[in-house]
Amino acid sequence: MPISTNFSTKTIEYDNLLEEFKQLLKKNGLKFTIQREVILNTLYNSDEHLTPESLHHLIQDKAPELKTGIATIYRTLSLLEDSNLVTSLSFGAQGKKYELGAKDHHDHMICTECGDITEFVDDSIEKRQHEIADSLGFKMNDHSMQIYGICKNCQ
Amino acid sequence: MPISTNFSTKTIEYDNLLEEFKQLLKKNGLKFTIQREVILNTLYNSDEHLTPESLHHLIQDKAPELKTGIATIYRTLSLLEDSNLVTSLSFGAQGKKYELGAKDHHDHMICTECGDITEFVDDSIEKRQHEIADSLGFKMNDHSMQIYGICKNCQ
DNA sequence: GTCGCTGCAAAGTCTTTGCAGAGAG
DNA sequence: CTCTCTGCAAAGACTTTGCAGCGAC
Repeated sequence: MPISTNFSTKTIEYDNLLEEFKQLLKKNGLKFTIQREVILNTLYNSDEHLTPESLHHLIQDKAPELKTGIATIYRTLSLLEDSNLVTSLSFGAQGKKYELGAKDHHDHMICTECGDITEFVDDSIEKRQHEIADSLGFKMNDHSMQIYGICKNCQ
Repeated sequence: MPISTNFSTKTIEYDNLLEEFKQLLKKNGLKFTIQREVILNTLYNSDEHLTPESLHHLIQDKAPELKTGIATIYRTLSLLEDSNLVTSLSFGAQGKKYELGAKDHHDHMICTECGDITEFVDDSIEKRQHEIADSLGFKMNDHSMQIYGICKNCQ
């Protein structure tokens, strides 16, 4: 049986995401800037899990005239993470990788050779996690699961 | 990072662990030093997941005469991790936490309020993970799973 | 004795912060 | 206009590395 296709496959439209971001900024008395929009947009258009540095590079290529500083990337990622618009992953190596949290929930299969990350979802595991949290008296908010191995290409 | 081969609850004796460590050192032409033994021992006797810094503190209390440097802690943890004797966890915050890998395999339930970590194992999830890796063409070596929530005490 | 280990301090990474000018509302 | 943002550079936090003496074998 193939990996579960899971719940409904609702892909969030960029416009909705952007609107949500703007609302969030307004609600907190923060300002909507071009840099912030570019960062959100770049995250949205990337299938990769990005490090702050790789995001920075992408943005420098995409909008060199902005000369977006790495500090702004970090500040915006923190902001987005606090707002649950993006999620960070931290693996063995140093540094975190970020991805849009608005995407459908999924877990990660990581190749320890090439560092490639494949996403997947499995309903039975999702369900079981809730049962486990309940039985330990935890109020579960989130989870993350990574499987490490060697991908097809690297074997 | 190999995954545990069994689910039986055999707690490894310190003597065996130490022996294994010595063998490993010998096999690689490395030397068995007091610092290395203290580090292994401290990890063994701790129920906590330790950061390099907290390990260092514990060791300074336990064996102040050694004046073990933080660099040695780092070097030894890397050595132990490469040898699969300890496992590292890296969560959202910066820095890694280490635990003896020789303990039975388990996953982690993390309280986002107090930072407390509870361990658990669930066979059905373990089994499912292997199936998923197979179906994605991955040669699975290890995995880690964390459930985030609010623990009983903090609710 | 030899060669790896150790502590120390210096050097690296990656991330955060202070500041003065720029810009959103 | 006001007050937040931004880029830059400096400062921090956490790790790693170079080195000379020490110690396991």
